[in-house]
Amino acid sequence: MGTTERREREKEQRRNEIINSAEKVFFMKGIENATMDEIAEEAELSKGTLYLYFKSKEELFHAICSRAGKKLLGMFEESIKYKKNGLLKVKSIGQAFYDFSQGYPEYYDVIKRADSMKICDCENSHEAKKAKEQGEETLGLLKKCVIEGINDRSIRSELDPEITSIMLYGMSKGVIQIMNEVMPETGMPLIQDKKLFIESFFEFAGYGLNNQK
Amino acid sequence: MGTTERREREKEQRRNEIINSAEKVFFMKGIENATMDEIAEEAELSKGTLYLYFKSKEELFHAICSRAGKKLLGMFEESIKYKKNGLLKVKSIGQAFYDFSQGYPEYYDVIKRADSMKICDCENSHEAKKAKEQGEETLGLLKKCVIEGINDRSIRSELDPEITSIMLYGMSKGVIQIMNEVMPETGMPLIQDKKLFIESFFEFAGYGLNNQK
DNA sequence: AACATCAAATGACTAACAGTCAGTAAATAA
DNA sequence: TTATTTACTGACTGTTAGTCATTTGATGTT
Repeated sequence: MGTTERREREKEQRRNEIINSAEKVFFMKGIENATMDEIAEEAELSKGTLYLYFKSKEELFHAICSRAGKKLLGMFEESIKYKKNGLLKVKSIGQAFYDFSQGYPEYYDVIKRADSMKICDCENSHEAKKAKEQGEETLGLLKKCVIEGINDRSIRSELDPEITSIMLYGMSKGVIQIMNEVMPETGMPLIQDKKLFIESFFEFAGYGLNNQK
Repeated sequence: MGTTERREREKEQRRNEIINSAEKVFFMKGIENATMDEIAEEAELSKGTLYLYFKSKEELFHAICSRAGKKLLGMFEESIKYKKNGLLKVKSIGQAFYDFSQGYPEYYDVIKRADSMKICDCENSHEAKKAKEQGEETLGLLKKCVIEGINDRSIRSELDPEITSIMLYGMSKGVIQIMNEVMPETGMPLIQDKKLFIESFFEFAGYGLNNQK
């Protein structure tokens, strides 16, 4: 009798519906200003039910982070397909990160915020741990490409793949973040031509990575 | 009769004492968990008085950001003294940023968090605007050094100083941030040897900046 | 069909906290 | 001494995260 299995499926579905509603409210009102009551209303459930599926508002936030991270990882994986060598793969990951920040600004924002949070709510939050691990996996993909690049001689062999991949990831995050900042008073973006800016960054990073000359 | 002037001075001092107390509580309990009641108690004032000096908890936070930014700018300015050319100055700013993150981790944390906040609470918060403007000034100093480096031929002349300085600042922030992250589960830092890591970064960035060879 | 069992959902309730404001105290001026 | 201005107070309000005793409804049993 597949009752239990069906129950399990339905539960998973409810969970996802709740995350959907949370996304709507979080992105509409901003993370701070969103309330659990609103999310409950959006999900057409009582607040109590929300807490049957998620331990806290923060856990719900981390579930969204996890989705965002999954999307990002997927875009990275997609981007490196059919690329001829490690260096090109590394560059295409950078490009994918930029595309992610522009194509899914809310998801990008969620990841940015999670990154700046104090170290490890992982203790008590299953979702936070999941999101962190996703970050590790993403970093692992980048590292794999750096290693590939060293092996196929497109990337300088003196570089340590571990250090280099973490450095590249950090640099990309920082560059994309500052690119999206706006100036006080005017509210104008710090960078007008984002494409030029990100290309300049790729070129700059190329000097550090590239093997030829 | 200098009563008004003295009053002004005393007011400024109270303000600073409140920020001192807020720092203590914020850093002790974490920014989210700190309460205005605790800060009031620490400052030996009533909560109502706090609100005579600061419009909100957030404004108090931004006042701390402003202090942190001031400290950072000071360290940047100090670090470039007696450096022989633009490239060395740029590098020493990077080093100062690293030193700041290690020497004043709470201030570093405050800046990191402020950076990840949604664009512009500047509208209504005087302190937020002040902190943002400080960021601009800091970036301006870096730009000045890049220009100096281009003029004294220590930095490649093809680089655009505006783009390059923003890029360097973003890269540094990102690299220092990821350097301080910890892994899920174990809680181990992602980077064991921070000095090696930051040196690798300087070397890497050097390839993009350096004029010779 | 009637009843028993169990999981899922509810919403009124509590606690905690940001922010307010009518009232008090203290300093200065008259 | 009295009047006026300024600084401060703390009880109060409104909001929101999180809880839990109770209800609803589905599934299985006789």
